Amino acid sequence: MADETIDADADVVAGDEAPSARVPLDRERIIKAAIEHIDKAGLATLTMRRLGASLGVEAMSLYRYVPGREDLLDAVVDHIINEMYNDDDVIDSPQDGWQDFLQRLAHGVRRVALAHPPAFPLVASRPPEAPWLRPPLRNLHWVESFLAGLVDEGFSNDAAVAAYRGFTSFLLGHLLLEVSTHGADVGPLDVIDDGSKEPISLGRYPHVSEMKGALSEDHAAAEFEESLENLLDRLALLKVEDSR
Amino acid sequence: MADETIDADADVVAGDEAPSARVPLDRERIIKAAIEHIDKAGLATLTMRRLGASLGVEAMSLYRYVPGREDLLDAVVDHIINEMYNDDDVIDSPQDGWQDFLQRLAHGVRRVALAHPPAFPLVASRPPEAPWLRPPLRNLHWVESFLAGLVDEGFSNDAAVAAYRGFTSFLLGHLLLEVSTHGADVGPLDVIDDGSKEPISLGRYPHVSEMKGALSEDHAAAEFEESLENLLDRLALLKVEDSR
DNA sequence: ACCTGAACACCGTTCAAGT
DNA sequence: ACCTGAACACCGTTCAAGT
Repeated sequence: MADETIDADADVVAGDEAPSARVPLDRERIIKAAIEHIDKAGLATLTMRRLGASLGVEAMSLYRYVPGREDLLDAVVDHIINEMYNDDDVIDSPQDGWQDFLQRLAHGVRRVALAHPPAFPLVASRPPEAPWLRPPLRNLHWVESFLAGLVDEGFSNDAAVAAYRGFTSFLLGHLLLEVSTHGADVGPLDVIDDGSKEPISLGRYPHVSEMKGALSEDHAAAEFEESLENLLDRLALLKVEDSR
Repeated sequence: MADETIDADADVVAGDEAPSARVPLDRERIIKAAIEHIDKAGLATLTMRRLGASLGVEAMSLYRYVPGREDLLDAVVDHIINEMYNDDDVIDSPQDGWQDFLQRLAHGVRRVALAHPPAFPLVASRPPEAPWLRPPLRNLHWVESFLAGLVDEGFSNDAAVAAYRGFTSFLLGHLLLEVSTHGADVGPLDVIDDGSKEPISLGRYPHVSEMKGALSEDHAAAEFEESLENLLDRLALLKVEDSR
């Protein structure tokens, strides 16, 4: 019954992969390969031809599974956001109050962003398909969870909507800046830094020059916590104000 | 003495432009044409060849004035931010306190963003050249003004730096979302909406469905004001805390 | 001094054809 | 059923050549 008999065709090449019929390729594998490429080499170098090559296939084959490059990028965004489904710290509805619920969601999005610094700007800036899909929470499942969770916890509809707006713009601002500091975008090409871009002269900018050190320090994590706390305080106000 | 004598060469074409030697092209004109194109037709359709054509010239001519497409986009970002120099409501140093100063600066950036919805994502997401040039305030002049202004008004260096961080991430989150709602990016191509993208079914998302109306309302201006007020309050705290 | 023609090494995408 | 070769209409960029 074992179908794993020794290959009859005696190709002696060591490490020879499957006989010749490769695993047939599928949408998921393509999207994953695209994300991997973006994270490693940047969006600018992601071409259909290179992506095909990385999967052992000609570019044309990809079109069986993906309508085109732009749609592939949309799929990438979707896939990245959906990684939160596998994050056990992110929950679907409040268990210890709405503040804990939103804390978990915010940190979940942050973890996803930090897992893919060069890909996150895509999540942040592809034009949203609808006004209720604000970046970076571009997924109906999570928007529904968000609104349902808050309403469950006593927010009026209007307060929940206002909270959603505040929450997304907080996340977008913080995470895009954090990720771009971590060297996102990887620029036009894998540029080897030959030092040709001489460090900008700060002569005429004494304050920048003096605070250069402080400005270069990375306090992203602490700032995120602090701003998130502040946001939650604001949302708490919003909740009681609206039900007044 | 009048050099404006009637053309000797009797080209009779009505509205004939200059004899044949056009205004010789320059960097500024190229950058302006690029911004115009992006605002009208989106970044995706901006090619060196089309840009050349819009200036009555072959693509190759552009390379006399601009090192390449990527550098052109950097120049576009710079030019857009510099439009604030011509905004009389934006001032270089505080006159009625730091809060008024920052209010003016924030509104100045917002006006620039709203003047170029499809170009603003560029300002927001091109990778910064240095940690002290955080989007969307990507210009040493304004960063220097910001820091100098706050220090002048009694902020410690550290408080000024923290304020700068908060200010930029506030602007980035709000403006990117506001602008993307205004239909930024214009997508891959001037897509004629043939309605082929059927409106996403909201069946499984009852809360989204119910709040769809509220979620589609545009309160960007009011939210901006409110969040800005809140930010300024936070910065005021930061100021006294740090000097304690 | 300023612009261009021709060329190079790429792109995304289509489609008839191969296995 | 799945993949590819060849082709089309583009790209960005270089460089020798034109005026």
